[in-house]
Amino acid sequence: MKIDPNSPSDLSAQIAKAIRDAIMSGALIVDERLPSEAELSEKFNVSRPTVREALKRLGAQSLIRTQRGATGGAFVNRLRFEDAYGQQITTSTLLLSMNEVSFAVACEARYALERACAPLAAERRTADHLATMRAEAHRQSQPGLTDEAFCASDVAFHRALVDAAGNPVISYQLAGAVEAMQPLMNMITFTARSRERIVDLHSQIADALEAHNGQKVDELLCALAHYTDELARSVMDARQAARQSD
Amino acid sequence: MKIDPNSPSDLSAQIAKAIRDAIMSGALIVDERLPSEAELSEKFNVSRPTVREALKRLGAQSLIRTQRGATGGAFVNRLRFEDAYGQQITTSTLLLSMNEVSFAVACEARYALERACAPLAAERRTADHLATMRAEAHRQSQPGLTDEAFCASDVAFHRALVDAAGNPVISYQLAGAVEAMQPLMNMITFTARSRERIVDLHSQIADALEAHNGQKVDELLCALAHYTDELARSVMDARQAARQSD
DNA sequence: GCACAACAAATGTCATACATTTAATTGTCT
DNA sequence: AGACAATTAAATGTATGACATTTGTTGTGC
Repeated sequence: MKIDPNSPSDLSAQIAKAIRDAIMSGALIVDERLPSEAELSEKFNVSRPTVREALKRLGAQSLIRTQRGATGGAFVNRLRFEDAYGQQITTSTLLLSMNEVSFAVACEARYALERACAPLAAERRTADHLATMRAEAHRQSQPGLTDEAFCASDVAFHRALVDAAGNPVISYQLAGAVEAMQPLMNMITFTARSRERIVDLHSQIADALEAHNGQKVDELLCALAHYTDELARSVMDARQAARQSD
Repeated sequence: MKIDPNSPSDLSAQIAKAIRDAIMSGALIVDERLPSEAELSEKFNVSRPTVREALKRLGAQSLIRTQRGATGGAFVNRLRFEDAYGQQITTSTLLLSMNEVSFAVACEARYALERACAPLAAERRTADHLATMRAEAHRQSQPGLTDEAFCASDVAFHRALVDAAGNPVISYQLAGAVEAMQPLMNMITFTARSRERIVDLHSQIADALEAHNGQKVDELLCALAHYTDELARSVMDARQAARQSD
């Protein structure tokens, strides 16, 4: 855990890297306390603000947590799946909005990944998952629902489907796909879509899951993907037409 | 972009959140320059070190970059897929090592996601992807190869398969699965595995991709998953036996 | 033995100063 | 006028020292 004293700039980044490497290599274990800021500043030969900047970097990645008070300090944080969800969603959202990802590419990725859950979800879905999905589908059929609420319910529905696969690693990996891309897709297609059609597909998906029919779930997800893609195309075409008539 | 002046603690976290929200809402656009640290400290009524801690947090998430000098400052960073890979891999690695994820769960997730690429990869694979995969398969058959080098080549092979799907969003999402889980699996199974068998499966996968046979690729990935799972089981059993004979 | 006050150790915050980097400006020479 | 060097200004990077706040511990009086 050393830093290069010659390179003048970015000391806090170097210190952060040194500690991060120590955590990832297992030299620092979960819940272990790091030396105090004063001790670290002495150890690395830098000032306390510099050490603090490094610690904040690590905190932003949820690698450490800090506690004030007598027995306080910085502790190696047990990274939980729930903690990682948020970062995953933030990152996915920004990647999509900043990299001119076409709707078709995002849609393809999102449904390809969700389809990977279909067989597992069909096998393992519990009554709870089914109840959640049916409740959301029912909510989506209420006439007074705002578009925002519909979107939120849509996300909750797909989240339940992913969770039904009963694999936390998959749930984590798909957090970005579901919670970042689904709102994006709702935002683009909400003017053209038929809620009725979507609710119908959702209900059928719940039926297929209840029947442990993974093949059918896969087909229905494909249909949903195809419908979404179709909607986006029609919206784009309409925009194109409007632009040309200006 | 305001912070709560009453809550005394965690000012830098609040400031980071305020700026992060501004970026995600689009109030700050890519490459836009934030106010200088001095201006921010005045705006938020905090000291410059506090502002700096907030900026380092954002920097750790690649949301901003900083430049020194006359026209320097903090700029909203265009988050690139390559930047996100690293974070994804770090997070996935730590999640697995800190959460007692069973081998079976990790293996299931990893292959479920990779199988999602199979049909797309079979459709779109280029000569380049095939060449990479064949080169890696050939390297894996060399007798003198260390286990580390075999593992790295294994990762490169699967990476090429994922990239062959031609969808950057999928490539990003699977970075964690391939580059964090594959080494983990190699580490556990390397004592028991038959390299020959793995190389054979890899070659067959390349063949199937060349023939645009997505179904076959899927089957081969299943076989690979099954073999990996089997290996892990036998290793675990051996350890169990060794423990009991102590 | 218990309540309560004092203490100590740690992080959180502030103020100020200086170092360094970098681009723009100015100035000078040809 | 134009090219090149020196100066300047603005920004981040770093250091120092102080104080505020939180929180567990310690000790004292009853």
